[in-house]
Amino acid sequence: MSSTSERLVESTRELLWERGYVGTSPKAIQQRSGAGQGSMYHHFNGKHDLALAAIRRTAEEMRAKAEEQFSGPGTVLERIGAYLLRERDVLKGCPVGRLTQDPEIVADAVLREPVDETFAWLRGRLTELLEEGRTRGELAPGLDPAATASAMVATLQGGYVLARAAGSTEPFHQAVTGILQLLATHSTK
Amino acid sequence: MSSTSERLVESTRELLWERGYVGTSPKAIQQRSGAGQGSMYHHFNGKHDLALAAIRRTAEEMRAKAEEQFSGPGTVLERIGAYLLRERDVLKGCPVGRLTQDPEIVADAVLREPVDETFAWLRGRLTELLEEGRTRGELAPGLDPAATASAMVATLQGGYVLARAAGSTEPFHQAVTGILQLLATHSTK
DNA sequence: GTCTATAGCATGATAGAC
DNA sequence: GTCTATCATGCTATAGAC
Repeated sequence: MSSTSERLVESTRELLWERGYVGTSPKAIQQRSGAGQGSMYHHFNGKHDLALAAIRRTAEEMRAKAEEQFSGPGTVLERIGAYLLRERDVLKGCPVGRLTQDPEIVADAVLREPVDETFAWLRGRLTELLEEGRTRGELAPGLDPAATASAMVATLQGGYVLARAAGSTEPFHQAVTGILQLLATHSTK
Repeated sequence: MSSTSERLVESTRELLWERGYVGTSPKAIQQRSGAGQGSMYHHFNGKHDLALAAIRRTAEEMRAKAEEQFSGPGTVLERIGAYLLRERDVLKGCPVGRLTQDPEIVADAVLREPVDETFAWLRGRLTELLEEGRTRGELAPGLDPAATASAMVATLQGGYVLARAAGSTEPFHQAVTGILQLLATHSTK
């Protein structure tokens, strides 16, 4: 199952992660995938079309990976901790969050849609988990689920920014540790 | 005081903010600044040189703006609140954090240095403030200053990401509210 | 499906006149 | 200091042969 079309999408996914939409050329995609010019334009209408397929797949994959931790075993706090502390390629950054810095993606409703949807889902899912924690008596009632959920997703995304600025994973881990410590304060266990 | 050199740097700052290093061409800089090709290459050695001047100025400006709130009046919590809630052009994102998504900036030690320095300073300065809060008895001793400081800077940076993904400032404000509420838990006042 | 050829324009920079 | 001319290369896509 390593069709040309498949290799084109995978190469585009890698390049979007590494260089963004503006920084990725059709030529680079062709070279990385081993597909020729004619081949690429046979399977896809162009850079935009290919990027859309790549972004949709990356977004879907990210949601699936997160749901693994969210629906795993343990208390709400343990599941959130498992998600935040999951192994990540920190210096590469988030393949979805990265796209929000691309002017041509943000300006294009079609390309932005899967990015928007992913973070909306992520914030919503974490809000649900925090509400579940409160209902179960694991978390203090004073906690604001929606605001806390957004702060956690933002901490992850910003942690990548700090790590890439420093050329080190250290600030990422500090940030994640920080938000988890603050959250732990609200644990009733 | 609107010399050609000055206008070139200012135009580069704007374009780096809007489109990043990879997405900014010398031609675009010339057009925005109103300077000709020869003029640009007379004042600067090229795109790299111009970008360095622009990034250094943006970084300096960002530190100065933050220090306004940090050294302002009020308790530590109030000053941190003033910083986090300061008016910002949320949908434009952070002009410094944005650069961490640029492959050619992260790969270039010279261009990355001012970005690195800015966030190192910001995290350090917030760590100091939180330590001061503990010393003064304004904040609970259980708080981890370094981790909390990193989480706060990350929340801001990630807040921009979420806002740009959503095309709305709402997630940014949720995230900032969330981290402030968590921090307020540790207030002893 | 894949190939090569070609197009029109942009990139990033240099050269040398004024 | 600023201008125009020029350069080799790259971008994104289309055309049409195989």
